[in-house]
Amino acid sequence: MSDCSTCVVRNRAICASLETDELQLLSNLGRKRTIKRGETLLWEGDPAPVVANIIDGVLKLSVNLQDGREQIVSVMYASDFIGRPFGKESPYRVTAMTDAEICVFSRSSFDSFAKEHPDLQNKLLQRTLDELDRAREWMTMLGKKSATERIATLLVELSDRLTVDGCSLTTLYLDRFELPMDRQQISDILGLTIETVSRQFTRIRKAGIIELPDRRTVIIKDRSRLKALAEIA
Amino acid sequence: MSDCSTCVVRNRAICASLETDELQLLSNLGRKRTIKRGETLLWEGDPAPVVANIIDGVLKLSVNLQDGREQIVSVMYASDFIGRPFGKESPYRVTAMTDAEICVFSRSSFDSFAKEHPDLQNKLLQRTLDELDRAREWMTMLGKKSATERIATLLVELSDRLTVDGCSLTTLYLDRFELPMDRQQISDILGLTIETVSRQFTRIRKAGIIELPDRRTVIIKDRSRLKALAEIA
DNA sequence: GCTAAGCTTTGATTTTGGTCAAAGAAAGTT
DNA sequence: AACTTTCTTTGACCAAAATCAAAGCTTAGC
Repeated sequence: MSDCSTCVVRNRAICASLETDELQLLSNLGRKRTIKRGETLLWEGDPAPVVANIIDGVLKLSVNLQDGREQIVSVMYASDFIGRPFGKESPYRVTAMTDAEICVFSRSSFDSFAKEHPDLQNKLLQRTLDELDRAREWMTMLGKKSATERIATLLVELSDRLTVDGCSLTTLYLDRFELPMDRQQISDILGLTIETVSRQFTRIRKAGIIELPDRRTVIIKDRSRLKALAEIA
Repeated sequence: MSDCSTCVVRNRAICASLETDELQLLSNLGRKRTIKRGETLLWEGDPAPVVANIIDGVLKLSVNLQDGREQIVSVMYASDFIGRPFGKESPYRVTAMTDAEICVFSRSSFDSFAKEHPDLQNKLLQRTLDELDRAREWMTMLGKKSATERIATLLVELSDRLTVDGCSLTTLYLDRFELPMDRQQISDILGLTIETVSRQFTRIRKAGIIELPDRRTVIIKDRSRLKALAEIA
């Protein structure tokens, strides 16, 4: 259905582990779909009927608490893999933060395909290990960093991971980019309140480290100082 | 070298995915060793020469900052798997919190064994996914919970995961157990200071929810209230 | 048993970030 | 364009946890 040969993330997604003919088989199982900003792909507690590759856009994984608050536990970008293969339901809600394009597989067909392709499974394992490293880095941020340090850390990460149309393979850092999330979502990522986020943005802006031409746009004026702010102590 | 047939974690560790004859092969690659409380098995940035199963005891994974502070990003118990198969160096320091017994494999020999045993790799993937879920639960704690909630959460987790001699397969909750870590380490797990940890212990004790006969022993007097405290809002 | 060293607890004070409230700015609607 | 709604910023005040400081307990060594 989908045509993997023209896929912009073909060489970065887990599909990169497959040979052309295997890719053809997987391709028959998947289908492209678009998903609008704010739309939820998977609900926590769902039997998690699908897994997916992100082709373009930004999605969040969140834990949603009784009282309506949420903690965002991961932000996923182009070429990232979404969902919980083998087993349980999804413990998180998966929601698009921007309009996005994804390549979806039913869990069952993906699982059986993966079982027969150890290379794919190996790739999946390595990705999961990388994701675990990222989660633990984030834990360190939440456990030890101040509000300013958290904002700076997020901006550095975004300028690294937000690629132009999901096309960049190089380690290009963007000095100007659109925030894929609003202030509330930033606070839910960083474990802060929206007011604190706003105040810290103002602080870093007044210090001449960034510019904020409008609510969604960030221009990094002094990357080294921003990176220094993001570091601990 | 090691004799897997008598191993107390044989049915819970990743080895559970192997048939008897395969286990024999793996067994030839591994060797048991003991490790003293405080001893470090792997340093961050190491080429990570080993992976291991925990047979008995408790180990921590930590990120250590320039100024000597540390964030503990995971606490590992009997039957857990330690190390980073396939690829990079260990991003964390791995240190024993109690005297421990582990079953060690050289990374290279484990990697090639795993490559030829998809079942083992599948088990490894599922464990890593579980570990990721745990890390994200911890993130939610660090991002959203108050000091009291964090302490209560840790105590509930410990009473669940600290099994007697690594032997219990049942979902037994311990009402009396030894803390495998000191107050400083608790604060490094929970993202608090040692003083705050101490004050919260006192608070929960005075509320009659726990008893602390000595610095290392915890007796849970009212589990349901402790669990309620651990829940968010 | 006495002393020293290292944890742990408690107290006083300060700081950071949260809460409450209101004003300002964009974006969407009629 | 005027109006509503939503998002963001700013200000005043408050609370939770951090910091600074000192006193109590354990444990270990002599």
